[in-house]
Amino acid sequence: MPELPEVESIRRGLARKVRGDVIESVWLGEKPEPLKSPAPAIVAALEQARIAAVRRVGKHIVFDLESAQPRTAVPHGPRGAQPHGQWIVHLGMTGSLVIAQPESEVARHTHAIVRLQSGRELRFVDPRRFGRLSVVRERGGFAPGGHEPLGASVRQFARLFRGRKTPIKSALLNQKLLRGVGNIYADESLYRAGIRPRRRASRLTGDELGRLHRALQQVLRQAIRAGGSSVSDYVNAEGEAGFFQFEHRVYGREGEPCRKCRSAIKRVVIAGRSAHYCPKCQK
DNA sequence: AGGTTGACCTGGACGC
DNA sequence: TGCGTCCAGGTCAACC
Repeated sequence: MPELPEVESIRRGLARKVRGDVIESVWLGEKPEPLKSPAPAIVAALEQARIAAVRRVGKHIVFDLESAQPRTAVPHGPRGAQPHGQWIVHLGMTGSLVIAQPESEVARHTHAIVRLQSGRELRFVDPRRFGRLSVVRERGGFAPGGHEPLGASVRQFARLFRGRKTPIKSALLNQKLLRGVGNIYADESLYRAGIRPRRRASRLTGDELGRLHRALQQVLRQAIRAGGSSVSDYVNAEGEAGFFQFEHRVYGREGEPCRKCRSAIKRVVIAGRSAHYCPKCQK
């Protein structure tokens, strides 16, 4: 479900509510599918840990954990909080993280409940079960490949596509190149850059790559400001919908007129994913 | 090697 | 109302 702007919106809401809080206990559902790490490893990493920070890496939410034990518990350890690892959440297509009061009803498809010292609960709900939970305790922490699209310079961006024969649409979705771009923002950035999704990545001109870099960063920033796109049921950590879906120019608009030239927006399938574009404005 | 396809799940929208 | 079909914001393994 969520792409970079949606995950970022969720992260911001979560950070406000849970940063500094301590995890008292963890409940994990019976079905193991959402777990990428063994359940006991997740419980061990989370329980009694303080949430030092809530970050976003691509489409992942990363909770930086530190030991909540008083320092006397490790008398000879280094000064300051002990690192405790990271809790990584990927929301898949339909996952959500919600803050709830313990007495509130547990929603269907709730796969994990994290009880916090403040009395609140952090619940992971995911009907389609494509989301994943894991923990990382190694030094260096969670470090997937790929560039953050909002952090990449135009030169770094252009280099990613050099020699790639794949359609530019597929390259944008490749998380090993750029992390965080999904189907909506791939289509929307290609429209804004005037580039057809089936163009081979390696064949884009320097000018086109520059336009695409700019368009992608613009559309992601605008979407974050709008709280993301709520296409079906996406809501942020506060349960609020985003409103960037009203700014979509092509995604989900098959057959509707292009806002610039009134041509009918086309939908095609590229590498198994639907792609939307304006046949006149995109070359 | 690198790109493409199908499988993984559930639920909502639509047509008959 | 009810049933069948198709579609979905993501990622893998398996295939060419």
